[in-house]
Amino acid sequence: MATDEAPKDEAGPTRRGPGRPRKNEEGGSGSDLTERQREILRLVIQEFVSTAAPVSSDVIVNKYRLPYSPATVRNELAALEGAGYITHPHTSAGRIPSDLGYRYFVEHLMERPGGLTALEQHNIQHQFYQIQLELNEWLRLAASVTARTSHNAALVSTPRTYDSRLKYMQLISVQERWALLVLVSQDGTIREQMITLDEAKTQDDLTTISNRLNTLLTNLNWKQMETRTKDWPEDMVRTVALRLVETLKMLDQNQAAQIYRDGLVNILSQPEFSDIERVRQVVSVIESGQALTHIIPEVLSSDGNTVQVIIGGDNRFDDLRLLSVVLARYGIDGQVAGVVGIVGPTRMEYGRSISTVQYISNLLSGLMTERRG
Amino acid sequence: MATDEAPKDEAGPTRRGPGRPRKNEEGGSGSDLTERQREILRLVIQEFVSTAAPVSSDVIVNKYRLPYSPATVRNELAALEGAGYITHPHTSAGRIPSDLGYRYFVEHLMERPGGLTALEQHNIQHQFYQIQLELNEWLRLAASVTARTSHNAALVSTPRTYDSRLKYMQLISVQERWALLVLVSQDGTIREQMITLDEAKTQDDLTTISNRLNTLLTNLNWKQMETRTKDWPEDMVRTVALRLVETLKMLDQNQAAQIYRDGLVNILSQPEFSDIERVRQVVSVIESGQALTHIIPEVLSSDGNTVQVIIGGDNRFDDLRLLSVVLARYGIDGQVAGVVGIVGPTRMEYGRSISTVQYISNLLSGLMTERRG
DNA sequence: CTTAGCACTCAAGATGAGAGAGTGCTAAAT
DNA sequence: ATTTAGCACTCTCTCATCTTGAGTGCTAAG
Repeated sequence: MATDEAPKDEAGPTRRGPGRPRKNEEGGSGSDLTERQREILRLVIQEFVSTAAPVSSDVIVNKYRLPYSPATVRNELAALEGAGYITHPHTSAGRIPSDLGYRYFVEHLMERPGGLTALEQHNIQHQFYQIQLELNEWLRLAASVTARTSHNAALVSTPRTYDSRLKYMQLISVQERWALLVLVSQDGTIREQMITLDEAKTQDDLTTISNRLNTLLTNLNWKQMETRTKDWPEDMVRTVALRLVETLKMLDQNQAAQIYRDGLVNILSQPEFSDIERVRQVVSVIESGQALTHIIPEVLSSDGNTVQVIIGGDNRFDDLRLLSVVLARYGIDGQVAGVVGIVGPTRMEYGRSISTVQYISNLLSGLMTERRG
Repeated sequence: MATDEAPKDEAGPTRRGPGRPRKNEEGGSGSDLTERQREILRLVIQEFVSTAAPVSSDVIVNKYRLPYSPATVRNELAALEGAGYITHPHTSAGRIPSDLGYRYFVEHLMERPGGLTALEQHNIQHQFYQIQLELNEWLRLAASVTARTSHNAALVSTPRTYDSRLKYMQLISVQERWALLVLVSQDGTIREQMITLDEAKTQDDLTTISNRLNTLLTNLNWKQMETRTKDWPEDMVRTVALRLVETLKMLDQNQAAQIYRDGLVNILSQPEFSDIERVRQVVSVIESGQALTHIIPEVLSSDGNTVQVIIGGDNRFDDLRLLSVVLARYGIDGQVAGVVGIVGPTRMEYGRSISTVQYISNLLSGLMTERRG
């Protein structure tokens, strides 16, 4: 699905809002822009995204062979600036898009988001079917592929589940008083826990306990398990059951979620990060980012499958002022959900980023569905 | 063990080589330096490490109240430069240590490596006993603690084993034709593998197979398993056994080894990385480092428990020219082994780095021994 | 062997001129 | 009423020049 090579000749064709008036300027974020202004804004962004240099009226006119003179374009640029969509580093510089401008672009101006070519899609799929059917390997690969495809940094979170149920558990004797609890949930997630025992147990003892628990608790989620075990006697069986409850709960709440990251280097080679101070900030956001751990649960609990785009932190995340984040959910509705994301400078190819996270998240969802059957 | 507060007043007391002649200069790496030269070299390094600025003769004399005049020191500096231990960014600058100088320092001049204070040790231990008894959590924590303690980037590799033996395995039905193979080795490592089945099997079928394999193969390593299963009939049982062999082999060869990293930000705040080009290089070395994956197996297969210090790549790793790596092995002799490392600029507090990796690796080794009993 | 004295070198910062890019405005053209 | 040519104006960037100060290296005296 989704071919490439968006037609660049026609104006901004897709998602154009309905009847738009001809008011010329002011109005803040009111989005009433002339058709021509929209076109020019699109070009400014397109040009700036690819060159990283402020865009002048001349460049727009000449490079894109517009039927207006630079002067006309200048007037329009002034209008766009008045409306807050672009800015001016200084008097004699060209224009650069503001966060608001990018937002408008993403919401109204983006041509059909530049999808991945068939070849790219094929190569990516190939890689996924290359490796063993292991969730974590998939996620790691997803991060790496996303980074490479988008030329930005990528992140993939391990999924949370919504209703984990016990499929199988086993206690394994490690030492006289320590046992390893291995838990497999219905969706194939494995968790291990070390348990200290009050009294020494042999492997046979442990197997007996495991068997009993498997018979009693299979296919229950943590809540059911909790009520079921409430009035069990205070013995080893119950202790283990409580650990099971605990662990399933953790899975459902996305505790212990890991984040796979990759491609940090990609965004450091962007020209906006020629300033060390920024680099440091970016690295720290990505390495140990508070912001990201706030955003991910938000995306997970949002509804709809739309890709979310957070531009320059959207005034909510100070650490992200210089960055944009494009996120998609993957998983199986109502059962498991994780996040695939791209982090890069606000000057980013939003179209491509969006199609990339879309493609990868769909791929992951597909793989997971397939695997669970 | 290992207290702190190395006495800084006395000259370089520890590890002093035996009778050393009074030859004054030349001789390349021949290590015959005057006592005074050694002292001065030590001061140059100490000063440079803490200030990051080229060290002048004046500073040395005044700051450390040496009983010589700056001119004398200048002569000695010239000698040290001739011998290759220090250099000159340009004529009118002070001296900076060369990689050779650092090497000499680490090998002969370092005062008792500045150990961690009792408080630090206590805090670190506390953190480890805080968390669940999970190997991977320990390793992640080790990376984070090492980074924070050393103020550099840290890495911790998941351990390879030398003689993994099967403790317990179980097949779990996921779909009609897919099963999850969970393998627990004697040291408590867990691996999961998805297996596709030629024909549909119920969970009961799978359990029967598992039980048989457990009886037949428990406590075998992969080689034994291979010979044992050689002439089994070509059935499902054998297929699974082969996967077991494969997996144990992987464990022994440190395939699928992960590396936990942390603290990248720390080294970016060092003044030597005010140049973007360097930052990029460093980030790419640490994020996807070829060099590191070469070094780690080397350290693992080296003998002795000494901490290894690689300074500026030691002419073997080009990518590491600007960096030094301090590595220690952890694990249990002849059974499991992983690596704890610190990566930072060549201008690094080697003493502290060495004690840190030593301490952390001992701690990990202890935890592992304890856990396995 | 040590050290005072001094010339010499070089980086780093300040200053200023010149060029070029690009705007914003005004007034004419359509 | 919109478009556009023309032009003054602003600001950054680059380059060259100058100055300053740090720190050396050498020489000759202690």
